Amino acid sequence: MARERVTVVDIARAAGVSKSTVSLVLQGSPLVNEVTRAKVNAAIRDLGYVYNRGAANLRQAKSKIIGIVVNDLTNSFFAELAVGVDSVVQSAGFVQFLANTGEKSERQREVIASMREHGVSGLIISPARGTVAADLAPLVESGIPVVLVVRDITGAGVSSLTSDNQAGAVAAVRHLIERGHRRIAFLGGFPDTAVFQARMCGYRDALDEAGLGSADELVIGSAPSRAGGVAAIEQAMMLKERPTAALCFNDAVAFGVCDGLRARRLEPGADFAVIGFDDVIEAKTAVPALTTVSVDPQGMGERAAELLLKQINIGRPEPEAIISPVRLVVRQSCGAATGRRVKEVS
Amino acid sequence: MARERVTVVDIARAAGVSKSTVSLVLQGSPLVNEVTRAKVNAAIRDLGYVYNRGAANLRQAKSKIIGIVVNDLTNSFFAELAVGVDSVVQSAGFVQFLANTGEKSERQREVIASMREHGVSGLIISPARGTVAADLAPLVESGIPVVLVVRDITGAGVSSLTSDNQAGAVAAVRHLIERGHRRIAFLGGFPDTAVFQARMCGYRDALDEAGLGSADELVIGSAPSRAGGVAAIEQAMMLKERPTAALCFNDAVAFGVCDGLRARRLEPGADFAVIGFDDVIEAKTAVPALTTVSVDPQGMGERAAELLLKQINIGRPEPEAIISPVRLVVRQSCGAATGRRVKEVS
DNA sequence: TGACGAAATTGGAACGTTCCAATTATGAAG
DNA sequence: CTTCATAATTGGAACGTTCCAATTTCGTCA
Repeated sequence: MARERVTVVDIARAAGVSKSTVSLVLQGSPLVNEVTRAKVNAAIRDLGYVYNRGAANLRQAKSKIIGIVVNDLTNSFFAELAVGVDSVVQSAGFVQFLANTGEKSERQREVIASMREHGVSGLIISPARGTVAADLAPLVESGIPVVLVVRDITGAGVSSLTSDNQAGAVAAVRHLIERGHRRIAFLGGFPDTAVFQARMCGYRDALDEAGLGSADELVIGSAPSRAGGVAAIEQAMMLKERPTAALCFNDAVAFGVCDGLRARRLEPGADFAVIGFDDVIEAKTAVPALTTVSVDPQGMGERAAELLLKQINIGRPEPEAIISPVRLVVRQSCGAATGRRVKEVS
Repeated sequence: MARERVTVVDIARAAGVSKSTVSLVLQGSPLVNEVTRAKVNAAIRDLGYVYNRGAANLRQAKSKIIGIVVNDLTNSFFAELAVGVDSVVQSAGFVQFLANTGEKSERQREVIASMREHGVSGLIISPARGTVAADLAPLVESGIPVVLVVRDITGAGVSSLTSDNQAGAVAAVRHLIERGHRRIAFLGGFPDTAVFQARMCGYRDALDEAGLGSADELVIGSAPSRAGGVAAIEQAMMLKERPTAALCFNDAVAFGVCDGLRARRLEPGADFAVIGFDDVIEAKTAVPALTTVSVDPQGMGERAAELLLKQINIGRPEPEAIISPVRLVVRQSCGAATGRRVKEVS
């Protein structure tokens, strides 16, 4: 069944033209006569020709492949980010190489190398934990457009697209304070990441602004996962003076916090206010619906892809650092009455 | 900064050998002398050479790329499936092209075509809803190894890897019956899919086996999502004779059912038994932990990848249809006491 | 020293496309 | 019927690798 590959010269022979003409038809050139074009297209259909993009790339040295590497695909935030990227990249006629590093920088090195070997014309990277500028140096020196997303890396010298973590946290904590909370915890996340630091800064700022000092014991790190959220809230509830509300590192942690609360017969929203971060798809449909700082992962993927495509098209632009605005979406889990409110933040 | 591409002949010149020798080094041939190899490797490092896999593919006509197309990447079941595939494919020295169809068969057609143009040497497909054998015909005729995963398509003539949906449903419903439930619903999923039919058959079989006829009103379809679960349980609770337990189409539906139950002040596990299907990562950590039929998405991805690699290596094997066993993981949401039990099913 | 087999190296053709410069066909104007 | 411009078409080189067959180098043994 595996018959010989059919190539442009087969088509050319079948259509009674030269391979150059076939090539012209393939790339939709206006130079070719309508009737010739029709003949060629017929031959293409009849022989079941499939275009060999590899050969074309070899000649043109530009590939229509973009790579995206994420640090944790099982986290739905990143899955959504990837589909956002995919949607714009596809409609620009590119195709997406996706790799998952699982937070391992060794794997990250491998997949980036592999993508370069395949001649990707641009790369969107959500770096694994602990990635430093030097890791990316060979890549950026090669002149391939790169955009960092979610996590920025100082000194990398490439474009980045992050969300306004600090402003988001400020808005969330202000909202909790307005609702009368005085003892507010910050739960979950790895403290050695820039995203954690930014969100925690916002948390501290809002507290300071209201004249509520922040107690260190109320900042409790953990894995940024559902299980981590359960652990963090348990630790928080062991405190002598318990908090009555929490801003969580992300939605996964927030769900875990809700779980942990229920395990202690406390109802999130009614007995304890919880706010998440990210606004993943399930946030809206959970019970109680999660109040959260929306960063719109899919939209972020789209914007990152647009940024990358822009860089691919014009030659070698200034790297830009875009900070994407963020908004607080008030739902039930923070004890809000009923009506849904949305606050634009930055 | 975007300097000239460095090629094997540059390396050859720098190392004082021929391009053929460089090529030999590149593919780790034992034919080349140790000291020559060292010289070449040094030159490769010095010049910052990056291998051009496209050019190599052109010559060898086999590509080290495998494609995976899934119907809904935002569903964590498929995200996990993809990371399972990725892990084995990577360690076999392949790289993964991932595309998301969002259940749209038009998009599916496009991405499959694009993958063929890039010369993938095999394809793992979780087909979009409504895909029929004819859609896949040109692909399978071309002789590219294909394995269908999750959803089989009758008459496609390619290998498939599905889970034993029917046996899983039987085990789940038997368990509910053992625990004294008599009115058991089947909630969620699109009735026009084979997976739905298989799971519902199992549900009916177990009911019949116990002499409990199944009432049609207790089978309630919906979107296979969290929101769909909320809708389905609402409908179920409108019935004159309410069910006391439900087998859900998948875990997402099950979570939605739990949400809907709580919205009516019923505690899943205590007041109503719910069992899911798939065993996604969050099932274990949810509160209450979800009793579910585990299909191990990541493991399934791994097995699919192994199956595909096997087909790529040997030339043209018989298509096999593998039905992957499934097991009931008893946690809290079905009202089980405390101890965790696992039942092997098939 | 010469011969010989093994080990190492090499030049050139090939893979399927695109691009360039060159050629041929077409038609309008003189 | 020439001449020219324009529209279509074309052959061949090039892209960066691998593979084959051929060649060179080397060590060993007679």
